[in-house]
Amino acid sequence: MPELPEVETVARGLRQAILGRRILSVALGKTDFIDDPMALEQHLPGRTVEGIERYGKFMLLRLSAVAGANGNTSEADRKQASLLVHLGMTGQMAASPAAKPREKHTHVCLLLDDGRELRYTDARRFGRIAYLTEVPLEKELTRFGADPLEIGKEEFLKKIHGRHARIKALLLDQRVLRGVGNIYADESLWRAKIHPAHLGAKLTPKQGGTLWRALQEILRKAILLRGSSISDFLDTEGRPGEYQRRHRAYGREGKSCHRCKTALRRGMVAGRSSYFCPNCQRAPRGFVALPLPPGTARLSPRKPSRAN
DNA sequence: CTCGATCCCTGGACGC
DNA sequence: TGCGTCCAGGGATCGA
Repeated sequence: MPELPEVETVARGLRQAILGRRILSVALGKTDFIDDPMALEQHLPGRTVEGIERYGKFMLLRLSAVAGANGNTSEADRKQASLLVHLGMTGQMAASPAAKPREKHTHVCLLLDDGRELRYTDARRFGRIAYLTEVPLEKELTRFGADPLEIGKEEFLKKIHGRHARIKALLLDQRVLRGVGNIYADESLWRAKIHPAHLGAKLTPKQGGTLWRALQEILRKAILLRGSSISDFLDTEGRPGEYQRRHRAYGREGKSCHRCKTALRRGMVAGRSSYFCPNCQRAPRGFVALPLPPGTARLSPRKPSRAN
């Protein structure tokens, strides 16, 4: 599930792979996740990929004006534009030789001027692709909060202080911070010893500062390790990330806390599965964790019994 | 403002 | 082996 580190990984890979390439043609599969599919077909051919940026969990492919645009070209094609890409849950993007068979669920293919195709595959189609000119793009981007890697400590504190929402809901809210998802929210909270259901307003400045630092350290380390691969994330070279090996909370229900050995628990916060240590991360009053499923942690491990 | 519910979608896990 | 069912989850949206 691509969050900030995974998207950053893909953006870097794409920068190496397709910067400066010109788009020759567009082929589309299913288009229900594309804002305006016809806009892609009409306005992408002839443009060069001039830059690739990450914006939260989005990638931004900066495109030149249409090459050879002249008096016969439409006004729109004589201006720069961008392709906004969100990988959703299962989106992948990579360049492949055009002759190579397309993976299942490949829904966008941009033929490039070097004989390769930039391909977008997305089994669940929770992603999003939009062709946007300058003004609509600006409008789109203003909806999002600060980049968690760029935000200063004081600004971070200000954003969560005075909020009555749960801290995890705030971390996940893209209008507060752009790029944090379920994995890195849980990992940061575990590192900072803060329960996900804690109210933002009730964090002490010290806790807030610890969380700010934990979040940045974890995101930076995750980028270095090319993100987390839980089920299907692959970078532009088809390689999984490595950060899942460093997970201390996410997906570790029933497993032993790396700090205190207590069995980690799961609960629902902000409508998402949330993993935490019930000992290190003190729950607010009234919070109920989900019961441990059978067969997870037990104090005295048993061997699985074959027969009766 | 904040919350939960609902929908989108498919693959994987699980039960029989 | 092969069904059916449930679930995950980012984000939009809507009602409480």
